Amino acid sequence: MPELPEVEALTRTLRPLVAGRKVLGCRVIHAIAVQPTSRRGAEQAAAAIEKNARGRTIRAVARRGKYLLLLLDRGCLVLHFKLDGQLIWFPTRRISGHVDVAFEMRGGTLAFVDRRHFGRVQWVDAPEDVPGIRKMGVEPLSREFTAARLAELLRTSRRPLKAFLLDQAKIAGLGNIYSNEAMWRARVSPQRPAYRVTRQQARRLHKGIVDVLRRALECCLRPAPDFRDPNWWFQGLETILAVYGRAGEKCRRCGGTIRRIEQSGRSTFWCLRCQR
DNA sequence: CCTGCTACCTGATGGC
DNA sequence: TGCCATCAGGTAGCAG
Repeated sequence: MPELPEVEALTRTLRPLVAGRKVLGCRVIHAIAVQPTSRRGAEQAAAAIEKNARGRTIRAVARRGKYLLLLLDRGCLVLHFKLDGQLIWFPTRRISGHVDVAFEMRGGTLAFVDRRHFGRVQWVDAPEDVPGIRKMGVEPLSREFTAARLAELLRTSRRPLKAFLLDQAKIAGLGNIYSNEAMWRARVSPQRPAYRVTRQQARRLHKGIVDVLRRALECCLRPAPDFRDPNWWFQGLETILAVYGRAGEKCRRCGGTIRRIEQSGRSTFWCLRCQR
């Protein structure tokens, strides 16, 4: 379940490993992992990825929301991990286990792996060609994301706050876990319509979002991702979570009971007593 | 434009 | 123990 902090940690860790390297070969092993996913479309897209990635040099490794971008000297590889996607680095061209897409380079092979086939790889001329990226909202760890900006965005939406926070076109990179945590930190109810979030709550929410993402990013970088270990995944993030997955437990702040409710088909965890 | 619903996948989990 | 049903999650695409 990589959200912004996890993808940012992957990006930073991958950068020194592949930036400046040439993609000697690209193999799409499971076409289901490429976008678009219709049967014919996927095969065409798979061929396009292989053709367009081969021989290109990786100029930069970047992140936009939950997307990881490999900016090539011509075009761009766009990776989305969805729930369980991961990256594995093999020190040779020999790969093993389940691999969906392999990028061969001097010194090793970068593999995109997702047994559940939710994650996607695609090649585009420019990142903005991906609709999800073109519509992407403000980056919450950037300077443009201020309390005033958040308040302004909140005013424009009548949806429940939870749905607002999950909307990537409003704020980039929040998922089910950190949106829950941000609302708990801000003491705001997930059911409150976005436009009814008060000025003061918006200030607290802004701080809650920034703080929880920064804290999670610290955790994600220590220890840093290990692409060489196929079983590696982020550890210890549960310890920074106050509400997510804690239904029935006591609220750390007020002692109330954490509840799990369903909002637009997703789990929301919150404390009815102190989140208003 | 805005909003909400569902399909997409398959490993993990829970019930009997 | 084994089997089956259900769940989890982010996004695209579609309907209203």
